[in-house]
Amino acid sequence: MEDKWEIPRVAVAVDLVVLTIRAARLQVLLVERGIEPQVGKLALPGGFMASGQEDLDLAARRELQEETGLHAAQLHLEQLRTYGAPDRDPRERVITVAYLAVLPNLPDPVAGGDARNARWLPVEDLLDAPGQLAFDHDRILEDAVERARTRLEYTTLATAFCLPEFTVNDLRGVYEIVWGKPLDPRNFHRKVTGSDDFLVEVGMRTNKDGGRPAALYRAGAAKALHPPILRGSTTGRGADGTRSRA
Amino acid sequence: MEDKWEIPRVAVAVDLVVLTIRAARLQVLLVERGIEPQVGKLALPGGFMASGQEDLDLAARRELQEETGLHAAQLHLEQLRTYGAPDRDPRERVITVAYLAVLPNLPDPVAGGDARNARWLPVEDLLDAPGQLAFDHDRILEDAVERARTRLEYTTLATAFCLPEFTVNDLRGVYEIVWGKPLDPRNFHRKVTGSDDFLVEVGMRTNKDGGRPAALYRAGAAKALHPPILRGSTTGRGADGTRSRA
DNA sequence: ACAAAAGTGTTCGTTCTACACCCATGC
DNA sequence: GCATGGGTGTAGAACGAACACTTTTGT
Repeated sequence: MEDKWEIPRVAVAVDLVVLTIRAARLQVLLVERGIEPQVGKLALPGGFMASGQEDLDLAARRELQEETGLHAAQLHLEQLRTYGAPDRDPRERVITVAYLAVLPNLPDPVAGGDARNARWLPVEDLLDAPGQLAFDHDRILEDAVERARTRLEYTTLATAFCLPEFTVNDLRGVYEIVWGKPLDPRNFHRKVTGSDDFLVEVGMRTNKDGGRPAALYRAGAAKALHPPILRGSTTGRGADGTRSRA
Repeated sequence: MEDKWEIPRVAVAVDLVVLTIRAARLQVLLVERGIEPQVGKLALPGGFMASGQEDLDLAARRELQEETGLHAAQLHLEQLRTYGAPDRDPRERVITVAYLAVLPNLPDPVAGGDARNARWLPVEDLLDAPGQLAFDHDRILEDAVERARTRLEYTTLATAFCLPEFTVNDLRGVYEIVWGKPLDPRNFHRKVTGSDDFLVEVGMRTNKDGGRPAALYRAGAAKALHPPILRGSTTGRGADGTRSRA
Protein backbone atom coordinates (compact mmCIF):
# COMPACT_ATOMS: atom_id res chain seq x y z
CA MET A 1 0.00 0.00 0.00
CA GLU A 2 1.15 3.53 -0.72
CA ASP A 3 1.51 6.16 1.91
CA LYS A 4 -1.66 7.78 3.05
CA TRP A 5 -0.83 11.27 1.77
CA GLU A 6 -0.90 10.31 -1.88
CA ILE A 7 -4.21 8.54 -1.82
CA PRO A 8 -6.85 10.10 -4.05
CA ARG A 9 -10.25 10.39 -2.40
CA VAL A 10 -13.28 9.83 -4.55
CA ALA A 11 -17.00 10.29 -4.18
CA VAL A 12 -18.87 7.08 -3.40
CA ALA A 13 -22.47 6.77 -4.44
CA VAL A 14 -25.09 4.16 -3.69
CA ASP A 15 -27.62 3.33 -6.38
CA LEU A 16 -30.69 1.19 -5.94
CA VAL A 17 -32.48 -1.09 -8.34
CA VAL A 18 -35.84 -1.42 -6.63
CA LEU A 19 -37.97 -4.09 -8.24
CA THR A 20 -41.57 -5.03 -7.73
CA ILE A 21 -44.43 -6.53 -9.67
CA ARG A 22 -47.27 -4.24 -10.66
CA ALA A 23 -49.94 -4.84 -13.25
CA ALA A 24 -48.47 -8.28 -13.94
CA ARG A 25 -45.16 -6.79 -15.04
CA LEU A 26 -41.74 -6.53 -13.48
CA GLN A 27 -41.24 -2.84 -12.73
CA VAL A 28 -38.38 -0.74 -11.46
CA LEU A 29 -38.49 2.42 -9.41
CA LEU A 30 -36.97 5.44 -11.18
CA VAL A 31 -36.59 9.11 -10.41
CA GLU A 32 -36.32 12.06 -12.70
CA ARG A 33 -33.02 13.81 -12.18
CA GLY A 34 -33.42 17.28 -10.70
CA ILE A 35 -29.83 18.49 -10.97
CA GLU A 36 -27.05 18.45 -13.52
CA PRO A 37 -25.78 16.47 -15.19
CA GLN A 38 -28.52 14.87 -17.23
CA VAL A 39 -31.33 16.89 -15.69
CA GLY A 40 -34.71 15.47 -16.54
CA LYS A 41 -33.41 12.07 -17.46
CA LEU A 42 -34.61 9.01 -15.65
CA ALA A 43 -32.21 7.41 -13.21
CA LEU A 44 -32.02 4.82 -10.51
CA PRO A 45 -32.68 6.29 -7.09
CA GLY A 46 -29.50 6.80 -5.15
CA GLY A 47 -27.10 9.33 -3.83
CA PHE A 48 -23.75 9.92 -2.27
CA MET A 49 -22.66 8.33 0.93
CA ALA A 50 -23.65 10.74 3.65
CA SER A 51 -21.18 10.85 6.49
CA GLY A 52 -17.81 9.27 6.52
CA GLN A 53 -19.14 6.92 9.16
CA GLU A 54 -22.05 5.31 7.41
CA ASP A 55 -22.07 1.65 6.50
CA LEU A 56 -22.77 0.92 2.85
CA ASP A 57 -25.84 -1.18 3.51
CA LEU A 58 -27.17 1.52 5.79
CA ALA A 59 -26.59 4.15 3.16
CA ALA A 60 -28.64 2.07 0.76
CA ARG A 61 -31.51 1.81 3.25
CA ARG A 62 -31.36 5.54 3.93
CA GLU A 63 -31.44 6.47 0.26
CA LEU A 64 -34.38 4.20 -0.31
CA GLN A 65 -36.22 5.87 2.54
CA GLU A 66 -35.30 9.39 1.50
CA GLU A 67 -36.01 9.11 -2.16
CA THR A 68 -39.06 6.93 -2.09
CA GLY A 69 -40.58 7.06 1.37
CA LEU A 70 -40.33 3.30 1.62
CA HIS A 71 -39.53 1.77 4.96
CA ALA A 72 -37.08 -0.98 5.51
CA ALA A 73 -39.59 -3.36 7.05
CA GLN A 74 -39.72 -6.65 5.22
CA LEU A 75 -37.53 -5.60 2.35
CA HIS A 76 -34.99 -7.66 0.53
CA LEU A 77 -31.77 -5.71 0.05
CA GLU A 78 -28.53 -7.12 -1.27
CA GLN A 79 -25.40 -5.66 -2.73
CA LEU A 80 -25.20 -6.14 -6.47
CA ARG A 81 -21.76 -4.96 -7.50
CA THR A 82 -19.64 -1.84 -7.76
CA TYR A 83 -19.29 0.18 -10.94
CA GLY A 84 -16.17 2.26 -11.33
CA ALA A 85 -15.59 3.22 -14.94
CA PRO A 86 -13.63 6.48 -14.80
CA ASP A 87 -15.95 8.37 -17.11
CA ARG A 88 -19.26 7.17 -15.79
CA ASP A 89 -19.97 10.57 -14.28
CA PRO A 90 -18.80 13.61 -16.27
CA ARG A 91 -18.36 15.81 -13.19
CA GLU A 92 -15.69 13.84 -11.41
CA ARG A 93 -14.67 10.38 -10.46
CA VAL A 94 -17.62 8.62 -8.89
CA ILE A 95 -17.75 5.05 -7.83
CA THR A 96 -21.16 3.61 -7.24
CA VAL A 97 -22.12 0.60 -5.20
CA ALA A 98 -25.31 -0.80 -6.65
CA TYR A 99 -27.93 -2.58 -4.58
CA LEU A 100 -30.83 -4.78 -5.54
CA ALA A 101 -34.03 -4.27 -3.56
CA VAL A 102 -37.21 -6.28 -3.90
CA LEU A 103 -40.62 -5.25 -2.61
CA PRO A 104 -44.16 -6.59 -2.68
CA ASN A 105 -46.72 -4.66 -4.69
CA LEU A 106 -47.83 -2.19 -2.07
CA PRO A 107 -50.95 -0.12 -2.82
CA ASP A 108 -48.94 2.97 -3.72
CA PRO A 109 -46.01 3.38 -1.47
CA VAL A 110 -44.14 6.04 -3.38
CA ALA A 111 -45.11 9.17 -1.53
CA GLY A 112 -42.95 10.71 1.17
CA GLY A 113 -39.48 12.15 1.10
CA ASP A 114 -38.02 13.39 -2.12
CA ALA A 115 -40.30 11.05 -3.96
CA ARG A 116 -42.26 13.71 -5.82
CA ASN A 117 -40.99 12.43 -9.11
CA ALA A 118 -40.45 8.78 -8.35
CA ARG A 119 -42.31 6.37 -10.59
CA TRP A 120 -42.51 2.73 -11.54
CA LEU A 121 -41.66 1.69 -15.08
CA PRO A 122 -41.72 -1.77 -16.64
CA VAL A 123 -38.24 -3.24 -16.83
CA GLU A 124 -38.94 -4.79 -20.18
CA ASP A 125 -39.60 -1.43 -21.82
CA LEU A 126 -36.31 -0.07 -20.54
CA LEU A 127 -34.21 -3.05 -21.53
CA ASP A 128 -35.75 -3.30 -24.98
CA ALA A 129 -34.99 0.35 -25.72
CA PRO A 130 -31.80 1.31 -23.91
CA GLY A 131 -30.65 4.89 -23.60
CA GLN A 132 -33.53 6.13 -21.49
CA LEU A 133 -31.54 5.99 -18.27
CA ALA A 134 -28.79 8.32 -17.09
CA PHE A 135 -25.13 7.32 -16.76
CA ASP A 136 -24.55 3.56 -16.92
CA HIS A 137 -27.86 2.76 -15.27
CA ASP A 138 -29.00 0.67 -18.22
CA ARG A 139 -26.17 -1.70 -17.54
CA ILE A 140 -26.82 -1.74 -13.80
CA LEU A 141 -30.49 -2.48 -14.35
CA GLU A 142 -29.63 -5.31 -16.69
CA ASP A 143 -27.26 -6.85 -14.17
CA ALA A 144 -29.84 -6.49 -11.41
CA VAL A 145 -32.58 -8.20 -13.37
CA GLU A 146 -30.29 -11.05 -14.28
CA ARG A 147 -29.33 -11.37 -10.63
CA ALA A 148 -32.98 -11.45 -9.59
CA ARG A 149 -33.71 -14.14 -12.16
CA THR A 150 -31.01 -16.45 -10.90
CA ARG A 151 -31.87 -15.67 -7.28
CA LEU A 152 -35.33 -17.09 -7.96
CA GLU A 153 -33.71 -20.34 -8.97
CA TYR A 154 -31.55 -20.84 -5.93
CA THR A 155 -33.06 -18.77 -3.13
CA THR A 156 -36.42 -17.91 -1.66
CA LEU A 157 -36.25 -14.38 -3.07
CA ALA A 158 -39.62 -14.80 -4.79
CA THR A 159 -41.40 -14.41 -1.46
CA ALA A 160 -40.00 -10.88 -1.20
CA PHE A 161 -42.21 -9.91 -4.14
CA CYS A 162 -45.27 -11.16 -2.24
CA LEU A 163 -47.36 -9.65 0.53
CA PRO A 164 -46.97 -11.33 3.93
CA GLU A 165 -49.65 -13.87 3.08
CA PHE A 166 -49.86 -15.29 -0.38
CA THR A 167 -51.01 -18.31 -2.35
CA VAL A 168 -49.01 -20.70 -4.45
CA ASN A 169 -50.65 -19.04 -7.41
CA ASP A 170 -49.27 -15.64 -6.36
CA LEU A 171 -45.83 -17.14 -6.00
CA ARG A 172 -45.99 -18.78 -9.39
CA GLY A 173 -46.99 -15.44 -10.84
CA VAL A 174 -43.74 -13.98 -9.54
CA TYR A 175 -41.71 -16.66 -11.27
CA GLU A 176 -43.62 -16.39 -14.50
CA ILE A 177 -43.37 -12.62 -14.66
CA VAL A 178 -39.72 -12.32 -13.66
CA TRP A 179 -38.67 -15.15 -15.93
CA GLY A 180 -41.08 -14.14 -18.65
CA LYS A 181 -42.34 -17.64 -19.28
CA PRO A 182 -45.24 -19.76 -18.09
CA LEU A 183 -44.78 -22.64 -15.68
CA ASP A 184 -46.87 -25.74 -15.12
CA PRO A 185 -49.13 -24.89 -12.16
CA ARG A 186 -49.29 -28.46 -10.88
CA ASN A 187 -45.61 -29.26 -10.94
CA PHE A 188 -44.83 -25.84 -9.53
CA HIS A 189 -47.20 -26.45 -6.66
CA ARG A 190 -45.53 -29.72 -5.81
CA LYS A 191 -42.07 -28.24 -5.97
CA VAL A 192 -42.61 -25.27 -3.72
CA THR A 193 -44.80 -27.01 -1.16
CA GLY A 194 -42.32 -29.87 -1.04
CA SER A 195 -39.28 -27.66 -0.50
CA ASP A 196 -38.30 -27.62 3.17
CA ASP A 197 -39.02 -24.37 5.03
CA PHE A 198 -39.79 -22.46 1.85
CA LEU A 199 -43.47 -22.00 2.71
CA VAL A 200 -45.39 -22.36 5.95
CA GLU A 201 -49.12 -22.86 5.74
CA VAL A 202 -51.05 -20.19 7.60
CA GLY A 203 -54.17 -22.29 7.98
CA MET A 204 -56.57 -20.02 6.14
CA ARG A 205 -57.86 -20.01 2.61
CA THR A 206 -58.72 -17.38 0.07
CA ASN A 207 -60.95 -17.43 -2.95
CA LYS A 208 -59.76 -14.18 -4.45
CA ASP A 209 -58.80 -15.94 -7.65
CA GLY A 210 -62.09 -17.75 -8.08
CA GLY A 211 -62.46 -21.49 -8.21
CA ARG A 212 -61.56 -23.67 -5.27
CA PRO A 213 -60.13 -21.63 -2.38
CA ALA A 214 -56.36 -21.71 -2.15
CA ALA A 215 -54.30 -22.19 0.98
CA LEU A 216 -52.47 -19.13 2.29
CA TYR A 217 -48.78 -19.29 3.08
CA ARG A 218 -46.11 -17.16 4.68
CA ALA A 219 -42.43 -17.16 3.80
CA GLY A 220 -40.59 -19.85 5.72
CA ALA A 221 -37.18 -19.67 7.32
CA ALA A 222 -35.26 -21.10 4.37
CA LYS A 223 -33.11 -18.67 2.41
CA ALA A 224 -31.62 -21.15 -0.05
CA LEU A 225 -33.53 -23.68 -2.12
CA HIS A 226 -32.39 -27.24 -2.40
CA PRO A 227 -33.11 -28.50 -4.82
CA PRO A 228 -33.26 -25.31 -6.89
CA ILE A 229 -36.18 -24.40 -9.13
CA LEU A 230 -34.49 -24.15 -12.48
CA ARG A 231 -35.50 -21.89 -15.33
CA GLY A 232 -35.09 -24.73 -17.78
CA SER A 233 -38.14 -26.30 -16.20
CA THR A 234 -41.58 -26.90 -17.50
CA THR A 235 -42.20 -25.12 -20.76
CA GLY A 236 -45.73 -24.07 -19.98
CA ARG A 237 -49.31 -25.07 -19.51
CA GLY A 238 -49.89 -28.33 -21.28
CA ALA A 239 -52.78 -29.33 -23.48
CA ASP A 240 -54.69 -30.22 -20.35
CA GLY A 241 -54.06 -26.78 -18.90
CA THR A 242 -56.90 -24.38 -19.43
CA ARG A 243 -55.23 -21.39 -21.04
CA SER A 244 -53.79 -22.92 -24.16
CA ARG A 245 -57.16 -23.54 -25.76
CA ALA A 246 -57.00 -20.27 -27.68
CA MET B 1 -28.57 13.65 -4.94
CA GLU B 2 -27.04 16.29 -2.70
CA ASP B 3 -24.97 19.11 -4.00
CA LYS B 4 -21.46 18.31 -4.91
CA TRP B 5 -19.85 20.47 -2.22
CA GLU B 6 -21.17 18.40 0.66
CA ILE B 7 -20.11 15.05 -0.64
CA PRO B 8 -17.55 13.30 1.55
CA ARG B 9 -14.70 11.79 -0.41
CA VAL B 10 -13.29 8.52 0.83
CA ALA B 11 -10.30 6.40 0.06
CA VAL B 12 -11.04 3.46 -2.21
CA ALA B 13 -8.88 0.38 -2.00
CA VAL B 14 -8.71 -2.73 -4.12
CA ASP B 15 -7.93 -6.03 -2.42
CA LEU B 16 -7.17 -9.27 -4.17
CA VAL B 17 -7.87 -12.82 -3.17
CA VAL B 18 -5.44 -14.70 -5.38
CA LEU B 19 -6.05 -18.42 -5.30
CA THR B 20 -4.06 -21.28 -6.71
CA ILE B 21 -3.41 -24.91 -6.00
CA ARG B 22 0.02 -25.85 -4.68
CA ALA B 23 1.06 -29.06 -3.01
CA ALA B 24 -2.44 -30.41 -3.47
CA ARG B 25 -3.95 -27.66 -1.35
CA LEU B 26 -5.93 -24.53 -2.10
CA GLN B 27 -3.62 -21.65 -1.27
CA VAL B 28 -3.98 -17.90 -1.14
CA LEU B 29 -1.38 -15.24 -1.80
CA LEU B 30 -0.66 -13.03 1.22
CA VAL B 31 1.72 -10.23 2.00
CA GLU B 32 3.19 -9.12 5.27
CA ARG B 33 2.15 -5.58 6.02
CA GLY B 34 5.06 -3.16 5.97
CA ILE B 35 3.30 -0.05 7.26
CA GLU B 36 0.93 0.86 10.03
CA PRO B 37 -1.64 -0.12 10.97
CA GLN B 38 -1.14 -3.78 11.75
CA VAL B 39 2.49 -3.88 10.67
CA GLY B 40 3.76 -7.39 10.33
CA LYS B 41 0.34 -8.94 10.07
CA LEU B 42 -0.63 -10.93 7.04
CA ALA B 43 -3.01 -9.32 4.60
CA LEU B 44 -4.47 -9.74 1.17
CA PRO B 45 -2.43 -7.97 -1.48
CA GLY B 46 -4.02 -4.73 -2.51
CA GLY B 47 -3.75 -0.99 -2.32
CA PHE B 48 -5.44 2.28 -2.94
CA MET B 49 -6.78 3.30 -6.27
CA ALA B 50 -3.99 5.14 -7.96
CA SER B 51 -5.18 8.01 -10.10
CA GLY B 52 -8.63 9.41 -10.19
CA GLN B 53 -8.90 8.04 -13.70
CA GLU B 54 -8.23 4.37 -13.22
CA ASP B 55 -10.88 1.78 -13.82
CA LEU B 56 -11.49 -0.56 -10.92
CA ASP B 57 -10.66 -3.72 -12.84
CA LEU B 58 -7.49 -2.11 -14.10
CA ALA B 59 -6.52 -1.10 -10.58
CA ALA B 60 -6.90 -4.72 -9.55
CA ARG B 61 -4.64 -5.88 -12.37
CA ARG B 62 -2.06 -3.22 -11.53
CA GLU B 63 -1.99 -4.13 -7.86
CA LEU B 64 -1.55 -7.77 -8.71
CA GLN B 65 1.36 -6.93 -10.94
CA GLU B 66 2.97 -4.52 -8.49
CA GLU B 67 2.67 -6.59 -5.38
CA THR B 68 3.33 -10.01 -6.78
CA GLY B 69 5.06 -9.64 -10.12
CA LEU B 70 2.34 -11.68 -11.75
CA HIS B 71 1.28 -10.76 -15.25
CA ALA B 72 -2.25 -10.54 -16.43
CA ALA B 73 -1.87 -13.14 -19.15
CA GLN B 74 -4.32 -16.00 -18.79
CA LEU B 75 -5.63 -14.94 -15.44
CA HIS B 76 -9.16 -15.16 -14.16
CA LEU B 77 -10.17 -11.93 -12.43
CA GLU B 78 -13.64 -11.09 -11.24
CA GLN B 79 -15.08 -8.59 -8.84
CA LEU B 80 -16.18 -10.20 -5.59
CA ARG B 81 -17.96 -7.50 -3.64
CA THR B 82 -17.37 -4.22 -1.83
CA TYR B 83 -16.74 -3.98 1.88
CA GLY B 84 -17.58 -0.71 3.55
CA ALA B 85 -17.93 -1.12 7.30
CA PRO B 86 -17.04 2.29 8.76
CA ASP B 87 -14.47 0.95 11.22
CA ARG B 88 -12.75 -1.57 9.02
CA ASP B 89 -9.65 0.63 8.83
CA PRO B 90 -8.73 2.55 12.00
CA ARG B 91 -7.03 5.38 10.13
CA GLU B 92 -9.96 6.71 8.19
CA ARG B 93 -12.91 5.65 6.15
CA VAL B 94 -11.77 3.14 3.56
CA ILE B 95 -13.97 1.27 1.19
CA THR B 96 -12.45 -1.74 -0.46
CA VAL B 97 -13.51 -3.44 -3.64
CA ALA B 98 -12.46 -7.07 -3.39
CA TYR B 99 -11.49 -9.15 -6.39
CA LEU B 100 -11.12 -12.87 -6.85
CA ALA B 101 -8.18 -14.01 -8.98
CA VAL B 102 -7.36 -17.57 -9.97
CA LEU B 103 -4.03 -18.79 -11.30
CA PRO B 104 -2.44 -22.06 -12.32
CA ASN B 105 0.34 -23.43 -10.16
CA LEU B 106 3.27 -21.67 -11.76
CA PRO B 107 6.77 -22.84 -10.78
CA ASP B 108 7.34 -19.90 -8.43
CA PRO B 109 5.94 -16.74 -9.86
CA VAL B 110 6.13 -14.56 -6.79
CA ALA B 111 9.29 -12.59 -7.40
CA GLY B 112 9.23 -9.13 -8.92
CA GLY B 113 7.74 -5.88 -7.74
CA ASP B 114 7.03 -5.37 -4.07
CA ALA B 115 6.73 -9.08 -3.72
CA ARG B 116 9.62 -9.54 -1.35
CA ASN B 117 7.33 -10.71 1.38
CA ALA B 118 4.56 -12.30 -0.63
CA ARG B 119 3.84 -15.92 0.17
CA TRP B 120 1.30 -18.66 -0.42
CA LEU B 121 -0.58 -20.07 2.53
CA PRO B 122 -3.19 -22.83 2.60
CA VAL B 123 -6.68 -21.40 2.77
CA GLU B 124 -7.82 -24.13 5.11
CA ASP B 125 -5.30 -23.17 7.80
CA LEU B 126 -6.47 -19.57 7.68
CA LEU B 127 -10.17 -20.33 7.80
CA ASP B 128 -9.84 -22.88 10.57
CA ALA B 129 -7.98 -20.40 12.77
CA PRO B 130 -9.27 -16.90 12.01
CA GLY B 131 -7.56 -13.80 13.31
CA GLN B 132 -4.32 -14.23 11.40
CA LEU B 133 -5.29 -11.70 8.76
CA ALA B 134 -5.43 -7.92 9.03
CA PHE B 135 -8.63 -5.87 8.96
CA ASP B 136 -11.65 -7.83 7.74
CA HIS B 137 -9.61 -9.96 5.39
CA ASP B 138 -10.74 -13.18 7.07
CA ARG B 139 -14.23 -12.41 5.99
CA ILE B 140 -13.20 -11.44 2.48
CA LEU B 141 -11.22 -14.64 2.09
CA GLU B 142 -14.15 -16.69 3.27
CA ASP B 143 -16.46 -15.01 0.77
CA ALA B 144 -13.94 -15.49 -2.02
CA VAL B 145 -13.52 -19.20 -1.35
CA GLU B 146 -17.24 -19.71 -1.25
CA ARG B 147 -17.54 -17.84 -4.54
CA ALA B 148 -14.85 -20.01 -6.11
CA ARG B 149 -16.61 -23.15 -4.92
CA THR B 150 -19.89 -22.21 -6.52
CA ARG B 151 -18.16 -20.95 -9.64
CA LEU B 152 -16.80 -24.46 -10.15
CA GLU B 153 -20.36 -25.72 -10.21
CA TYR B 154 -21.72 -23.35 -12.81
CA THR B 155 -18.76 -22.06 -14.80
CA THR B 156 -15.55 -23.29 -16.36
CA LEU B 157 -13.47 -21.54 -13.69
CA ALA B 158 -11.68 -24.78 -12.84
CA THR B 159 -9.59 -24.49 -16.00
CA ALA B 160 -8.11 -21.25 -14.65
CA PHE B 161 -6.39 -23.33 -11.97
CA CYS B 162 -4.76 -25.47 -14.67
CA LEU B 163 -1.79 -24.92 -16.93
CA PRO B 164 -2.64 -24.36 -20.61
CA GLU B 165 -2.67 -28.09 -21.26
CA PHE B 166 -4.07 -30.45 -18.69
CA THR B 167 -5.64 -33.85 -18.26
CA VAL B 168 -9.05 -34.76 -16.96
CA ASN B 169 -7.24 -36.00 -13.89
CA ASP B 170 -5.71 -32.56 -13.32
CA LEU B 171 -9.12 -30.98 -13.65
CA ARG B 172 -10.69 -33.41 -11.25
CA GLY B 173 -7.92 -32.59 -8.80
CA VAL B 174 -8.99 -28.96 -8.90
CA TYR B 175 -12.56 -29.85 -8.04
CA GLU B 176 -11.56 -32.27 -5.30
CA ILE B 177 -9.17 -29.84 -3.66
CA VAL B 178 -11.36 -26.76 -3.87
CA TRP B 179 -14.45 -28.65 -2.71
CA GLY B 180 -12.50 -30.74 -0.24
CA LYS B 181 -14.12 -33.98 -1.24
CA PRO B 182 -13.34 -36.85 -3.60
CA LEU B 183 -15.23 -37.37 -6.83
CA ASP B 184 -15.79 -40.49 -8.86
CA PRO B 185 -13.14 -40.38 -11.62
CA ARG B 186 -15.28 -42.19 -14.15
CA ASN B 187 -18.43 -40.17 -13.82
CA PHE B 188 -16.38 -36.99 -13.64
CA HIS B 189 -14.64 -37.90 -16.87
CA ARG B 190 -17.92 -38.43 -18.64
CA LYS B 191 -19.39 -35.19 -17.34
CA VAL B 192 -16.59 -32.87 -18.33
CA THR B 193 -15.81 -34.45 -21.68
CA GLY B 194 -19.51 -34.44 -22.50
CA SER B 195 -20.04 -30.77 -21.63
CA ASP B 196 -20.10 -28.67 -24.80
CA ASP B 197 -17.05 -26.45 -25.34
CA PHE B 198 -15.73 -27.03 -21.85
CA LEU B 199 -12.67 -28.97 -23.05
CA VAL B 200 -11.02 -29.27 -26.44
CA GLU B 201 -8.77 -32.23 -27.06
CA VAL B 202 -5.26 -31.21 -28.02
CA GLY B 203 -4.44 -34.51 -29.70
CA MET B 204 -1.48 -35.50 -27.53
CA ARG B 205 -1.17 -37.72 -24.53
CA THR B 206 0.84 -37.67 -21.36
CA ASN B 207 1.86 -40.38 -18.98
CA LYS B 208 3.00 -38.15 -16.15
CA ASP B 209 0.57 -39.79 -13.78
CA GLY B 210 1.59 -43.34 -14.60
CA GLY B 211 -0.74 -45.94 -16.00
CA ARG B 212 -2.38 -45.53 -19.34
CA PRO B 213 -1.52 -42.21 -20.97
CA ALA B 214 -4.20 -39.55 -20.62
CA ALA B 215 -5.43 -37.22 -23.32
CA LEU B 216 -4.40 -33.58 -23.03
CA TYR B 217 -6.99 -30.83 -23.21
CA ARG B 218 -7.15 -27.06 -23.42
CA ALA B 219 -9.88 -24.87 -22.01
CA GLY B 220 -12.72 -24.50 -24.49
CA ALA B 221 -14.73 -21.42 -25.30
CA ALA B 222 -17.56 -22.11 -22.86
CA LYS B 223 -17.75 -19.89 -19.80
CA ALA B 224 -20.90 -21.33 -18.29
CA LEU B 225 -21.63 -25.00 -17.68
CA HIS B 226 -24.95 -26.49 -18.63
CA PRO B 227 -25.72 -28.70 -17.04
CA PRO B 228 -23.75 -27.65 -13.96
CA ILE B 229 -21.44 -29.97 -12.05
CA LEU B 230 -23.02 -29.93 -8.63
CA ARG B 231 -21.23 -30.36 -5.34
CA GLY B 232 -23.87 -32.76 -4.15
CA SER B 233 -22.45 -35.22 -6.63
CA THR B 234 -20.74 -38.52 -6.18
CA THR B 235 -19.58 -39.03 -2.63
CA GLY B 236 -16.26 -40.54 -3.57
CA ARG B 237 -14.38 -43.45 -5.00
CA GLY B 238 -16.51 -46.53 -4.74
CA ALA B 239 -15.53 -50.03 -3.63
CA ASP B 240 -14.32 -50.67 -7.14
CA GLY B 241 -12.12 -47.58 -7.03
CA THR B 242 -8.57 -48.31 -6.10
CA ARG B 243 -7.92 -45.89 -3.27
CA SER B 244 -10.53 -47.02 -0.81
CA ARG B 245 -8.86 -50.35 -0.15
CA ALA B 246 -6.96 -48.95 2.84
C1' DA C 1 2.73 -60.78 -15.20
C1' DC C 2 1.22 -57.09 -12.41
C1' DA C 3 0.06 -52.45 -10.92
C1' DA C 4 -1.92 -48.24 -12.03
C1' DA C 5 -4.41 -45.00 -14.26
C1' DA C 6 -7.62 -43.99 -18.53
C1' DG C 7 -11.73 -44.57 -20.34
C1' DT C 8 -16.48 -47.13 -21.54
C1' DG C 9 -20.82 -49.66 -20.44
C1' DT C 10 -24.59 -50.85 -17.57
C1' DT C 11 -27.74 -50.95 -13.84
C1' DC C 12 -30.54 -48.81 -10.66
C1' DG C 13 -32.79 -45.23 -8.30
C1' DT C 14 -34.24 -40.44 -8.23
C1' DT C 15 -36.01 -36.46 -10.22
C1' DC C 16 -38.45 -33.90 -13.88
C1' DT C 17 -42.22 -33.49 -17.28
C1' DA C 18 -46.45 -33.88 -19.06
C1' DC C 19 -50.47 -34.94 -18.42
C1' DA C 20 -55.24 -37.32 -16.36
C1' DC C 21 -58.00 -36.72 -12.87
C1' DC C 22 -60.46 -35.36 -8.62
C1' DC C 23 -61.78 -31.40 -5.25
C1' DA C 24 -64.06 -27.16 -3.71
C1' DT C 25 -66.10 -23.09 -4.62
C1' DG C 26 -69.15 -19.20 -7.19
C1' DC C 27 -72.70 -18.45 -10.39
C1' DG D 1 -74.89 -27.98 -13.66
C1' DC D 2 -70.92 -25.77 -15.26
C1' DA D 3 -66.86 -22.93 -15.23
C1' DT D 4 -62.75 -21.98 -12.67
C1' DG D 5 -58.87 -22.56 -10.35
C1' DG D 6 -56.66 -25.82 -6.36
C1' DG D 7 -54.38 -29.82 -5.64
C1' DT D 8 -52.95 -35.13 -6.22
C1' DG D 9 -51.54 -39.27 -8.95
C1' DT D 10 -48.76 -41.33 -12.27
C1' DA D 11 -46.31 -43.08 -16.51
C1' DG D 12 -42.31 -42.21 -19.20
C1' DA D 13 -38.10 -39.70 -20.03
C1' DA D 14 -33.84 -37.87 -18.42
C1' DC D 15 -30.30 -37.73 -15.33
C1' DG D 16 -27.00 -39.06 -11.78
C1' DA D 17 -24.60 -42.51 -8.67
C1' DA D 18 -22.40 -46.69 -8.26
C1' DC D 19 -19.60 -49.89 -10.03
C1' DA D 20 -18.02 -53.93 -13.46
C1' DC D 21 -15.08 -54.06 -16.98
C1' DT D 22 -11.75 -53.17 -20.85
C1' DT D 23 -7.59 -50.48 -22.52
C1' DT D 24 -2.87 -48.90 -22.40
C1' DT D 25 1.03 -47.87 -20.43
C1' DG D 26 5.49 -48.64 -16.93
C1' DT D 27 8.16 -51.94 -14.30
